Amino acid sequence: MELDQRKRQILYAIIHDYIQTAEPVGSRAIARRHGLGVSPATIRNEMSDLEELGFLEQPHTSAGRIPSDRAYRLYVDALPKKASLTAREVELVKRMLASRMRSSEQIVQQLAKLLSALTNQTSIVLGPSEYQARLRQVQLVGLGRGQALLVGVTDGGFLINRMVEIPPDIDERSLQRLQLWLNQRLGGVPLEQIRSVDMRALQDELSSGISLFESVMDEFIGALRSREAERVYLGGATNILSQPEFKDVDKVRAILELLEEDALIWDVVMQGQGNKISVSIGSENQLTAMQNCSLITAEYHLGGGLVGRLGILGPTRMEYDRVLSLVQHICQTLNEMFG
Amino acid sequence: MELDQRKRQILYAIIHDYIQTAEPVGSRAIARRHGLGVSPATIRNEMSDLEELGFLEQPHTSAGRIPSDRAYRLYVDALPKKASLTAREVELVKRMLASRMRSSEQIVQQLAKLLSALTNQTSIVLGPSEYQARLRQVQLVGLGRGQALLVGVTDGGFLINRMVEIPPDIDERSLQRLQLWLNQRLGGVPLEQIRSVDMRALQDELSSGISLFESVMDEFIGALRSREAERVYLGGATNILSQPEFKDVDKVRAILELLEEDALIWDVVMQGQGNKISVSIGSENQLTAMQNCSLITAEYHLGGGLVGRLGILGPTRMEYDRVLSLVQHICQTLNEMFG
DNA sequence: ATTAGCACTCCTCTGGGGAGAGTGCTAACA
DNA sequence: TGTTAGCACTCTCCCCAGAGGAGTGCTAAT
Repeated sequence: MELDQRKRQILYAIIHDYIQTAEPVGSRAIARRHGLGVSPATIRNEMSDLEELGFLEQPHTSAGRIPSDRAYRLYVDALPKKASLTAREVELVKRMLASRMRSSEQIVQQLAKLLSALTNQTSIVLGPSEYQARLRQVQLVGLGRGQALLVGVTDGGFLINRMVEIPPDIDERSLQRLQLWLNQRLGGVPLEQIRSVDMRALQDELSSGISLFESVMDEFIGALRSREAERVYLGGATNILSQPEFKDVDKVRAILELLEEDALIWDVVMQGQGNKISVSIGSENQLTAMQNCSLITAEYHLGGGLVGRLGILGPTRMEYDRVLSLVQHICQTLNEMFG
Repeated sequence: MELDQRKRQILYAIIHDYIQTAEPVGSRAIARRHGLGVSPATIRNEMSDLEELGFLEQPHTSAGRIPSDRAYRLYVDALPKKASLTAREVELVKRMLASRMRSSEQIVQQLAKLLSALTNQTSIVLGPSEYQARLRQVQLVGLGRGQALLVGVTDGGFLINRMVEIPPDIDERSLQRLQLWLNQRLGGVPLEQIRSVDMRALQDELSSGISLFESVMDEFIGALRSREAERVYLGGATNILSQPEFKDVDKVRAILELLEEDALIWDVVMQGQGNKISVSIGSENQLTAMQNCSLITAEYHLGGGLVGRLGILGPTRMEYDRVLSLVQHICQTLNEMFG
């Protein structure tokens, strides 16, 4: 089912106007604002067709039309691939990302702020996962009362920390020996591989403290496996309140409650996969709370094997061209900085 | 200006009813629900007096009365000091705090959840400050490109991490020497004192790499001084949306935008000082966005010198007795667990 | 000092009517 | 055959008036 040139023009005009005004768009308005050289009556006929094709919807008989999710999908898929940003935006991205960062956590926080500030939407940044990173150094700090803090640093400068239980009567020297040994054996090993390291072989190497070793290793591997270290960072969650479609408190609540569920958010953002920017429009989203929203996600790289995903959440009526350009540009800039 | 017995009873009755219903309370309702043995007319007279004294307000002529901030203040100051909790609540606190925690960060997150779940309000937990904690171990990890990660662990198991700049041409051994030396010299020293450690004397001890030492130490002390590590954790921010006084999106936005300003929140919560629970009611708050809210804050201790503050933010119409009891009980429980 | 009674005020809810926006249809036109 | 002008129709939104209700303040009686 292809749309002819004019239908497409009209559809785009409606999408464009609706994105700006959040009001149903009438035939007169289209004829006036976008000089297509045809009368409102003609546009009405076309609109009627477009509605039948499922690209437009009518809130009620005597209102204008609003684009359907399907229309947005058509529009997004047809967007030009190359970014269209103002010089000011490019400048802003450059400046904010160039400011000296202290740790990858801060980069990620900054990223969330940048994204929400530039898009006026809610941004979601998933802390980078370290699976592709190499372990650089391990530190084991006894804290007394049978507890120790296990801290790993990846070559990207990312921290993994985890409280582990150890026998309460272990002495400082054994801990140090274990730490030294862990460093020798695991330093430089990609985290992903640590999981599959042959435990038995390692145990044999270590002459004493087998049980200690076991428990610590289990904990450590658990830390690598678990998502606990993988944080969800939000930026500008209140931006959503400015959108006219969320002037009803109940709708706001549904979304904000969702945003508090880190695990859910993680899953949703992770659904978009791979290197390409992923766009999920309205009813394409699984979660009912997000059926009025669109989610744009993309992969970002911080160098040293640190990979994460970031996303923009907003109403389906979103400035897709701007947001997509921005996301693409930011990811690219990050790549250049850390590549 | 003292209130006689009956005025006080009536005032408390109004506060009680208003907290429950969020509707202005009329004289009839008081006479019916709280058998004070007097007629609505008498209560009306007393209410009129109470209004003149500034304890009640009238939204409009023919509505009931609502308590003023001053009334809440009177009420809160007169609350019994000892906690009144249901067995279920005590049980819940116990269970949630008893579950094995992995790090102080997780404790704090859990704490925020617990507070918001039990109070149905928004909870704020400031990550514990380490000033009173002792430094246990320091780790310096070179990352190449002139950067290194400096990680400190306190005896309470809290992490301080900071990216520091180092000369790009420094070799691994010098770093290790510096790390070893930092550990010997600073291990066991309270963080607070590290700031005032005599730099000059230390520099003399270290035979080489003076400039390296200087820059690293500066950074490290900067990390201790700065608030960057001191995080604000929120729990149940959406609870505020359920309150009838926030059914207007604009009011919600004012509060939620405030809650996104970590630095502001930090300051506000920190204003309550010392060991006693602090209550700040309505107009007693400095920030205009909080003039319809009350903030209850208290100090908590995680042992090992880790001290932080936690708070509950809700409408002035808050169940002060329950919330205060809860906060008090939770702080006490934490003390017992980590003391 | 307390209370019953009553007039009065003010909010809120409801329904009707007019204005406005936009459509769909029909008939005329190029 | 596609396009357009005209027009009746529909539906929402807003305003307004009036009824209903809740609660007060005052007065006079107890």
